Amino acid sequence: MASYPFSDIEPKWQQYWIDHHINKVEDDFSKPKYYILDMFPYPSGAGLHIGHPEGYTATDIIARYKKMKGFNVLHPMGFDAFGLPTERYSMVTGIHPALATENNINTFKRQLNLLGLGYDWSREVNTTQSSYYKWTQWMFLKIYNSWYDTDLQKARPISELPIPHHIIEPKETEAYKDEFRLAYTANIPVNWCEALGTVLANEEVDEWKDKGYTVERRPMRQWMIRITAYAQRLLQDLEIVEWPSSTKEMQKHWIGISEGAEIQFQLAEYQSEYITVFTTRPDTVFGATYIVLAPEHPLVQQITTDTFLPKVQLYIHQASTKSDLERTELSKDKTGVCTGAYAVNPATLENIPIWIADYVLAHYGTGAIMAVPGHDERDHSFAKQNDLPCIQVVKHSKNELVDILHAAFTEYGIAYNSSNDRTVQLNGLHTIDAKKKCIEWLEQHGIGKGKIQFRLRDWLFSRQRYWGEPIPIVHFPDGSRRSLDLDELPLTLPEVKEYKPAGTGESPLATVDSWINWQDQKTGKTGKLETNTMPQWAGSCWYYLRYTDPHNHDIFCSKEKEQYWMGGNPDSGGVDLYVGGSEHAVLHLLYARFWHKFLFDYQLVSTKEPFARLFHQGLILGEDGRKMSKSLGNVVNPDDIVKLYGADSLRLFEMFMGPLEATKPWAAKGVEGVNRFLNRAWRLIVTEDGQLSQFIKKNYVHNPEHEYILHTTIKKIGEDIETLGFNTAISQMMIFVNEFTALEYKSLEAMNSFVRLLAPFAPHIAEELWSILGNTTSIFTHDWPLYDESKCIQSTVEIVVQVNSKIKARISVSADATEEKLETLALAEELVKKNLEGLTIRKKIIVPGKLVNFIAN
RNA sequence: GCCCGGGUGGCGAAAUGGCAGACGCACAGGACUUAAAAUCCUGAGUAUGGCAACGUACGUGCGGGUUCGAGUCCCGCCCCGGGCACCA
Repeated sequence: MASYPFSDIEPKWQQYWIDHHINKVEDDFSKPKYYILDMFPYPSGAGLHIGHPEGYTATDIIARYKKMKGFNVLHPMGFDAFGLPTERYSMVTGIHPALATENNINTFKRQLNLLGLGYDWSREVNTTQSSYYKWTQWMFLKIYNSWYDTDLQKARPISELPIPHHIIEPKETEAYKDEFRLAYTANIPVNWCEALGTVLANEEVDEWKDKGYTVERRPMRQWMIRITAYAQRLLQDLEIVEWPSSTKEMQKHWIGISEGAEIQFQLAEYQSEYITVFTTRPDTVFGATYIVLAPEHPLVQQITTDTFLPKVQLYIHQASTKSDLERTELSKDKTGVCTGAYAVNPATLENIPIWIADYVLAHYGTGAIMAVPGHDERDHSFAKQNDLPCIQVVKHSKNELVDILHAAFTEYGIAYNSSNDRTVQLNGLHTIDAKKKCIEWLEQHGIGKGKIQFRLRDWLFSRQRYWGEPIPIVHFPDGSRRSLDLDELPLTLPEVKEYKPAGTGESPLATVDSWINWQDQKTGKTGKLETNTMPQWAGSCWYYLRYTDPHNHDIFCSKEKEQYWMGGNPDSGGVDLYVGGSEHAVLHLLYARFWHKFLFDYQLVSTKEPFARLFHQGLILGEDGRKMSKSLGNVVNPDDIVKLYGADSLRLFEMFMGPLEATKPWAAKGVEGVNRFLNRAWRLIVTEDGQLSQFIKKNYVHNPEHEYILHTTIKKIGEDIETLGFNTAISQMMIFVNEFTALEYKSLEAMNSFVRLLAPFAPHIAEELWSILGNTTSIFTHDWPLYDESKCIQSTVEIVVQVNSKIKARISVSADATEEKLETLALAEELVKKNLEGLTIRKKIIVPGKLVNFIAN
């Protein structure tokens, strides 16, 4: 028996959908909306892999289902096309990245269409098109031209920044503003390779090191975005989104709030200078026996005494050549050197030595710590290695013995050894109260303050690359600069012949004189354009907004369309469902949330959060249970599967493999299984010669048992789609087909219902069956079938009879049987009688519709 | 080390505290066929008793607990996957 003709059906209906604009999305504000979104792909040269259709099919099913339920559904697709792989390809081949990107996108679109995914391509977004990145640039400049008002907890125009009265000079005013801008430049260590004359991305570092190149961390001027200003809100608003708890946890940890205090330690030699440290345990200040600065700390050079200078300088150099990983890998052996300088412990008033060590991170807190070896594990091991004093200042709260010379005691307890008549008395206080009292004392004496510290760092926003959005800022010889206005955007990339970096640490753009030399129309001055470009993250921070109004020339999207599609409610709105891999759990999702909140501050979007509900599809492994990779030879190509079994089978199998969120191995035989199911569904309706089966009768009445199957199938599939339980939905369809295949006659109505249930999953075969059943318009223009709740209840049910909780019999009774009736019937069973012989029934548990349990002894 | 997931037949997996293993793959037997493929029907957790109908014991990583009843809830442990990792 031949398979159903999928290779004829699939292209036919794909063409029909185009011709009849079935996937066209209208901005019909009268209908309820549903916005469902896939994380848009990076169009790599390799084309679609088997993992892509997993998430895309899931969203396609929901989109088609919601449409049949009467929603106006937005389910768009586009391409995140700026990025390093394309640029590297261009370096090797000389093919322009724009051309390579176009080719790759065409391949992707061809493959996506092959799968029957119902995207409205008229809304396609491509981050590399100037009509798109015009707005990425505009938004960046809006960030640049803003400051964060901590009182109002929102971004405001930089022009509204209060300038202190003593600042009068325009230059000083600008410098002051620059300190507050949400996008700013700073000298930040980057991965610099001298031999290559370029900055490397983190993922490139190992590759070049393996080839024998030296990569060092060197500070260079970089663009930063002050995402840390939003830390509190990014943390708080996780409460209002329906996301996987693991993803929320990861974001919480990434933002990393910790409460403590900043404390100033005066230098023993220079009374006017002090070192500020951050600590979460201000209550242990009496135990601070030395200070440690990060090697990069700005005071190091100044305070180091002549005797110690050579050693210190050597250490700083060594630390700079270590990667972050190398620094942490050596965590067991903490290295560090003494500076020869001393600071005054503000509580004990004793002089304590100042060291530098790379176990203290320059970028966290103040880059300096007070070391309390008695009550911090890291300080303890460092003190041990360097023979630094260790004293106990916290006792166990239940007076258990604590040996701080053996190991640090990090738990909360009672302050001890922590009073000084000339400073502060903490003795006897519980850690929580001691912290409070210590902070009060610090604040009263102006030597410190309570502080909430976040782990989150500002966002390194510049890249020294060609294939990214240019940063539209002009630098003038007098040191001033100007951001371009909307009417000067987009600032497009110039044509270049070479994609190699300039060799100076600047991007290839620096070599294009005609581009960087800017004759400024608005000021009449000449200047140079910024040569840094934006990171790939930039374009993906707001693409979901562009889909709502993709061709708008005047604004990135109109207010009306944004409000309609995003829902308009600040606390609950956003994309209704966002589906993508968990590899983006932190960075992309955090950057996009930040970007969205910034736009929210200017009322450019109506919701606090961009994505109301989030779901991560799982990874598909190779048949051998390992990650698919070319080198392992276990890669499955979707095109091959479509050729062999059709797109509907591929879609169905990817959904049937297991729960959407699970990591699961590919199984070639499994595709055959679902293909068999589709053939059975086909034969349920169609004869050998392609005609409607004569066993399908209009108005044919099924017995209650089959009515029950039909209606529970409708019910279950609807519920399963809502919860993304596609594997069990497909099981239910299989049960339906198995049961109805066994029947001689089938009602036309039942078949019409079933085919509509199948349609979101396997749209091509469903359209064909729908038309064979005599329908003349696309199945997707029809409503989702309704079920009759009364028919989802079985008239007779099987009841389990237990004696002492062990199953002894099964009885078939009418569903509404009373407890008395159940008991009588249960007791009548032979095996039940036998097992109860000689025993007294102590207790009866009767659960109608489920079981009868006799407890006897 | 810390924070999340997860552990159920030969395999992918199902199961509001109430019949463990639905559905599918693979397998075995049968029908159709000259034959094979395809298709259709039947069977099957493991062990065990019985010619058989059927029965018995055990069974959801391991050990305990709650409950008439636990894959599901609680406590402790082991293993696998993911994330973070000197964040003071």
